[in-house]
Parts: sequence; C-alpha cells; structure tokens
Amino acid sequence: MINHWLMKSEPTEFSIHDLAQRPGQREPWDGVRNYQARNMLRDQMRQGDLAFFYHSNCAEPGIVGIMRIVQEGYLDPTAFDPENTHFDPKSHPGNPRWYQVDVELVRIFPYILPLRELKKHPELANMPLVQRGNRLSIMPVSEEEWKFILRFLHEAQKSNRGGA
DNA sequence: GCCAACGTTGGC
DNA sequence: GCCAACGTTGGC
Repeated sequence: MINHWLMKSEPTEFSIHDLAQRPGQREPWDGVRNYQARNMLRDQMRQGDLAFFYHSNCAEPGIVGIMRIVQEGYLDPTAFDPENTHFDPKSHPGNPRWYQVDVELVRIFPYILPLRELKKHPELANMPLVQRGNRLSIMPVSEEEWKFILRFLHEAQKSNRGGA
C-alpha cells in the first residue's frame, strides 16, 4: 500500500512546468527547512508514493498535478552550500539537518484545482492545507481525501467537456 | 524553561 | 503590499 502526500512549491521558484522540463521529468525536492516536513521526507516517504504538486504563494494557489516519489530521503546538499539560498550553516555533513527526496512527474492537471475550491468540501476539512494559518509545506493526504480529490477532478472534467 | 522578538509563510 | 499565524532564536 502506498501513501499519499501534498507538497508545496512557489511556482516562481519551482513550478510543475519546470518539473516537466527536467531530464526524465525528475528533480530533487530540496530546500525544505521545517522539522515536521523534514521528518516526513526522511522517515516516511517511500519509493512509489504519490504526491499532489501544490502551487503556493501565487495568484491562484492550488493543486496542479501529481508526482511520484522515486528516491527516498537523503541528504539535502543545498544546506551545505554557502552560495545556495537554502544554505544552513548549522547543518553539517557529519550531523546533517535537512533531507530531500527525488520526485518524478506523473501528470499535470488540465487546470488548477484551486484552494478556494478545496475549502468548499467538508470531505477535505481535515486537511492541514485548508486549516487557518497552516504553513506545513509537506503533508500527508489520507486515502479518502486523495480519492475524493481525484473523483472531483474527474467529474469537473466531464461536465466541462459536456458544457463546452 | 519561559517568553518576547524576530523572520517566514502564504492567503488575500 | 498587508498582515495573521506560526516557528525559531536567544536572553534571562
């Protein structure tokens, strides 16, 4: 049984379209500097797990597609690089603080599933994403939530085709 | 261990 | 750009 996740990125920094352009459509998910998120990267994500790609801090925040975890947690090298914006002088190779996983694009949704929409559904009320003040950049998504979102997307696509 | 100050996140 | 919410830091 695989687990499901949601991973945030600011599209101005790294968008799902950037991921689509990478060789093999793969990329290390680096720069996470929050302990709760770190623990999930390091301890809980497994190869084959699926994750929603979420665009945050932008004109239309929302879920924009799906990716797969292709490499389990390993050291985030950007923490050791003084030139990097995610440099953390307190993280040392001998005593590393930050971890990353590698992700691979599975698909880009035909349109954004906006946060605005996600907030309307009581089925998703337990997601940290829709709760006030939540800043977690990586979070688990329950089986039920995952299925609900995919079903909603599918229904919306169908009615879109019919309506157009 | 407390807690005020500060920096960051991220929706709006 | 604003600002509420939150996590981290550091003095004590």
